[in-house]
Amino acid sequence: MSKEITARSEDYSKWYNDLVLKGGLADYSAVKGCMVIKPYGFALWEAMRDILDRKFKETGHQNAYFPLFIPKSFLSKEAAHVEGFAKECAVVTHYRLKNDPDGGGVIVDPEARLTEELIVRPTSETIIWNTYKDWIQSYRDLPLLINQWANVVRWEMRTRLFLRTTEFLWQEGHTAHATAEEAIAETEQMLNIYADFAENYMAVPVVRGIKSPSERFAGAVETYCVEAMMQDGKALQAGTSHFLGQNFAKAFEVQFSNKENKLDYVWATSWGVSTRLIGALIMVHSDDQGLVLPPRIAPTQVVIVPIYKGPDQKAGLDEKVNVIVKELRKAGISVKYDDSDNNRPGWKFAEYEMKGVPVRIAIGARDLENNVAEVTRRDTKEKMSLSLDGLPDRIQELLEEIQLNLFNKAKAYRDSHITRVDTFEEFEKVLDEKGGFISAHWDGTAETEEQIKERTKATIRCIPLNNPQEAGTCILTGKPSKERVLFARAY
RNA sequence: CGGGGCGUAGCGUAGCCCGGUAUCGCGCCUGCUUUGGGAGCAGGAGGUCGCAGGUUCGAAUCCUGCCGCCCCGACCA
Repeated sequence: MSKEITARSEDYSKWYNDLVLKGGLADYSAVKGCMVIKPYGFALWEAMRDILDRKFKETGHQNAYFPLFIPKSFLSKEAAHVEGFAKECAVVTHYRLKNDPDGGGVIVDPEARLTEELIVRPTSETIIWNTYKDWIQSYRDLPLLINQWANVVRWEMRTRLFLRTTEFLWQEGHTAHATAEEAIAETEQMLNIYADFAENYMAVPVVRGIKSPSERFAGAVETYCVEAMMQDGKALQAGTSHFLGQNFAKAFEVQFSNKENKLDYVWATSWGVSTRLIGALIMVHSDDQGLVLPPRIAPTQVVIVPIYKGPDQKAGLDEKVNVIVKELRKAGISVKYDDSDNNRPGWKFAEYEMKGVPVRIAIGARDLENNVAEVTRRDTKEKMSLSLDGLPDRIQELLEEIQLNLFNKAKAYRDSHITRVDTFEEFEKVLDEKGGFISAHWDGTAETEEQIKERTKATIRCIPLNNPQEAGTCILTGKPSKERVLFARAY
């Protein structure tokens, strides 16, 4: 009623905004381009964070925290890096306010100007490498494997809830290694963690690949990425892992003595995923009724809605449901028993559908008599009457089925939206009529890439890892090409 | 920064052209009845009509200026 969602077919981006706002994930804030992440949305982020954090620690990384502010001079030490970020940095110039002598509130105290301005971090390579200089002297100090969970600010021209906000939350890993081989192995390891997380937890299939030089991270030698496909046929970068070579080590003079007692610059990586993943999650699985969340990261996996007339029936239900709740929790399932009397069952059904809770159990007096419950899965909306005996086991299986089904469905969609084309006419046609990834030959030059982007708004999303080598000709220039790359319009 | 749209109660809106102190729905509060797909009835509370000027006896409405936000694009994770 008051929470109707725009259909995807009608207006995809309106649908997306409706889900974020009406699903209770986030709100617009008083600050342009910045959002308030509401408890339900933050719970999703926490679930993602917990899983990733565990994986980082399992692979030897430690968490640390570096300052929000970066001296302006640090940014300019790595040429490509400053080039990439300068246009979108927030700058702190003063450190004090004072009462406006003319009356109206407070003003910036002109006498409190900083001698060197501070940049609000758009990413932390510079402040971290400036610190690493003091931490690394010897090969014995390596590898240095650090991650930080933080907020960063990028002053983008146009923002979208979760997908691109001025301030966003992310994690950024920054590692230092004695050899290039080891750093590259680290870069690939982290990419694989991202891919594993996307596919096995978020149920979002991804293509692993490397970026073309023009899409590379500012300051990187090689950028690896995982690319996902949304339901509207647009691609979304779901995570990046960069091999930074010795660029930052040289810029910040981070040298170490190797086993041969020779000074060398260290080899670096950085890798990150952000709250943008929540946007991906929404756009991959959800439908016109609301969010659809994969069980492995759903804040609430099971909701139980009691149906009763009068306090006597309620008491009888409570007794039985409390046992079920306990059993489900023992099985590691997060469950909410919504016995609030504020809303009626129909309202609750609609609400939890909107919020994407994977499994709903409705149970009333009639069910108790028959020793069953009505179980409904969010992904297919299939309803089934299940015996209360052995219910927790069955629910557990069901959650796994849902997880798998979501992934398979997303993968089938994604796979059916990878189209091989060999001419530019075909390329444009597929892009406009079907969308998705387009696998096509490219002559390898930035100029061609740029021209294709200008003419079609499609960019090279990645050159897939283990890409089959295949002789062909560039769709735009007809020059020879040795492999196909994936193009798409992207978020 | 270009293009479009919008600012009226917590949310969504009508009224504006043609000036007379604000409509309806949701939500909220109280009570009763309800509870298997977004409940019903009765009563009630809640508004600087984005801001500032101007015109007028009188402005949500007309005029001028400003501000803010959203959407689409260019830029980007």
